[in-house]
Amino acid sequence: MASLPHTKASRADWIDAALQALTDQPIDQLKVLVLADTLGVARSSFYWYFADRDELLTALLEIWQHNTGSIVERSGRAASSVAAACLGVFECWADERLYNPVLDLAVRDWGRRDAAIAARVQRADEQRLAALTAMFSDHGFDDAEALVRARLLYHSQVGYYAAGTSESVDTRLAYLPHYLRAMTGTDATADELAAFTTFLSS
Amino acid sequence: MASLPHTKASRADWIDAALQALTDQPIDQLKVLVLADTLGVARSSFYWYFADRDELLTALLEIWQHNTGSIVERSGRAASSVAAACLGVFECWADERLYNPVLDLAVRDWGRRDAAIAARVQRADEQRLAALTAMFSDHGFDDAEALVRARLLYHSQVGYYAAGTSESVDTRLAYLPHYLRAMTGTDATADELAAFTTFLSS
DNA sequence: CATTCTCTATACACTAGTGTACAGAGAATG
DNA sequence: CATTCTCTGTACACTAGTGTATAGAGAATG
Repeated sequence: MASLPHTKASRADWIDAALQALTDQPIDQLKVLVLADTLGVARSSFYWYFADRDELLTALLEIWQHNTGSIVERSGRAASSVAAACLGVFECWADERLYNPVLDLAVRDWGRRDAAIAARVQRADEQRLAALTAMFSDHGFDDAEALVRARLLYHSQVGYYAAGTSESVDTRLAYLPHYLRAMTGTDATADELAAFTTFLSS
Repeated sequence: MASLPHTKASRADWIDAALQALTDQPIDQLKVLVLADTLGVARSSFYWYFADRDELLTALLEIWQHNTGSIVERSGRAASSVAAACLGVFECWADERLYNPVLDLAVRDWGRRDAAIAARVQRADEQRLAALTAMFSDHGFDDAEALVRARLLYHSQVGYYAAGTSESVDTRLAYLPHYLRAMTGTDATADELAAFTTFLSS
């Protein structure tokens, strides 16, 4: 950004503040006014970096695309078992750099009152579910079974965040084998679970 | 309501219009202005029935409570097997009078920008999950296993609607056995599935 | 037919938010 | 040190929405 010393808020600062605000504000309710307050800067400075409010929202939408990319990438990785494959995807839910659940929820929300956004969300959901379905298919599930298990994995994750469940990492780890058993019908090996734990602490 | 012939919009009409509008508008974005337009009535008539916008929202919140009631009631019913028990709960997802998914989503949304609502949503989620967990416990699952399966059932339903999936009844029926198998680890009997189909067409 | 009750319409004051105009302040540069 | 470039602050016009005041219209009732 190469901002001068007297710069109080850079473009990235505005975007960060927006991402932060999404926790309690829906995207299309983001007020330039409020962001300016939290940044301690006059509202008009916003218009130095962005033509208008829409340009900020577009920037957020681009960041949101990463969520889909991560899920698709992880679903496509080779894995020794279906449980290991699922654990690969679960890494997304455990690392904010791979998947930002607050942003995902916010964009989904936004889609409910903007048809253009709804179309993008739907396409993302389809891509994610297709990738997850392929993952289960690769591990020997027939078409309907693979689709249902992909949905169960994906929708339960969406619902988990939508319900605002917040638990410690330890608690989540304790439930993990049970989730895997229900989703895959098999049990993960100790080695597979250990590999996941290692990822978490990296 | 005993409305006179020259009444254009009753209190119930305003509430119905609001419920209808929730499909594309978030609850706290409901505009009296817009509702008046769809009802073909001046905005000020609203204030004959409601003290203010909040009173309408409160009315919606009361209707929303039924959703929790239905889930808790259906989870508590005696059932010959865990699959049958799940099917009893699934009746909620199949009958709008038992469970209104649009309203549920809308209230959940609302909770994301209003702490008081968030608390009510969280309590509802806890009640629903507790009832579902008890259901699985009653059918022999140990504590952790019952909780995880209850979550899987409930969260995947929330996620299913949040993702805006819309399918024909036939398609949903075709996937049903697969969902039951994953959620319960067992298969439903033909009789159990037949009973569910009968409920659908009633 | 005058009155009353229920409901609707017009008009206004008020608020929160957007975007724009324009004047500057601070560092960098000739 | 004058100028230029980057960024900020103040002031304004505009819009969409709420809630209120008040006048009435239509049926029901004495």
